[in-house]
Amino acid sequence: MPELPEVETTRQGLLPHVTHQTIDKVIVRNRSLRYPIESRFEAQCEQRIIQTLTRRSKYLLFELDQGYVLLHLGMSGHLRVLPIDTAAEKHDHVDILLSNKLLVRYTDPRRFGMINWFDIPYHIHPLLRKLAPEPLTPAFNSHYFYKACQTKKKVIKKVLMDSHIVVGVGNIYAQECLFLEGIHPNRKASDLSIDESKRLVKRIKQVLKKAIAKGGTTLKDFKNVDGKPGYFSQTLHVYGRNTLPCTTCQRPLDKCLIDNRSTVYCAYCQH
DNA sequence: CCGGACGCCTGTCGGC
DNA sequence: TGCCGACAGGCGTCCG
Repeated sequence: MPELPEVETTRQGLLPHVTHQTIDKVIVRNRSLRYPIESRFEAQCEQRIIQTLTRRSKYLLFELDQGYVLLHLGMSGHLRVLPIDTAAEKHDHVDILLSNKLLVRYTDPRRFGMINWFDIPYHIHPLLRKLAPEPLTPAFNSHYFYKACQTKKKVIKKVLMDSHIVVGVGNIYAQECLFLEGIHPNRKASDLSIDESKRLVKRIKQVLKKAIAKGGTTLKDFKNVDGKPGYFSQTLHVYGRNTLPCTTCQRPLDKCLIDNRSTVYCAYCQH
């Protein structure tokens, strides 16, 4: 379940291997992802030069000398850099063969992800244009966030996971940030004080930065590009810890469903 | 415009 | 042992 830190970890791991490489060949084994891989995809990529690799929210963008490859890892996707002759296995849907004799392999058992080539500017791309500001930039600040909370009727956890308000925060980091700020996930967002929203913004930035520094959170099959796990899982306070003791007060943690997603919290520490 | 429900997928796990 | 439902969850879409 890649959230922003996992996607950023992937980007950083991939960057030195792909920058300035020519795409010699693209092999697609399964076109049926969240959005079908277009039949022209291979031709659109082949012989192009990868100028750089950037990230917007949880999307990766391989910027080519013409257009860009837009990629989303969905729920179960990951990318690896491998020697060019590495045999493919089940769920290895796309290989991008590079001029340095490495390949970038996109694997995604549940196929919630997407990969396609575009040449329209990012800011008008339908999947990107409505996204909230990047959480690690000054555009995502307490002034912006407090105002967004004030005008919403949703509970705070839903606000944190709404990509029109905050990007990059999924179910793991939403739960962690709320726990660390002592805010109950079912609080109405509009009830948050200026001070609480200020602290929550700071906390989101801090948690995302720490998770990136640790190489992301390894859950189930998430791995970095070189196949190593992330280590943020060791830092989790609530995610997946239902009925275990709260790390602050030692009382058992509670679980509820918010938007059909399990949400673990401490009924004693979070208000 | 807003919020809530739903569907897309497959692998894993717990219960019977 | 084997089957089956629940769950994992990002996110676009649909509906009221």
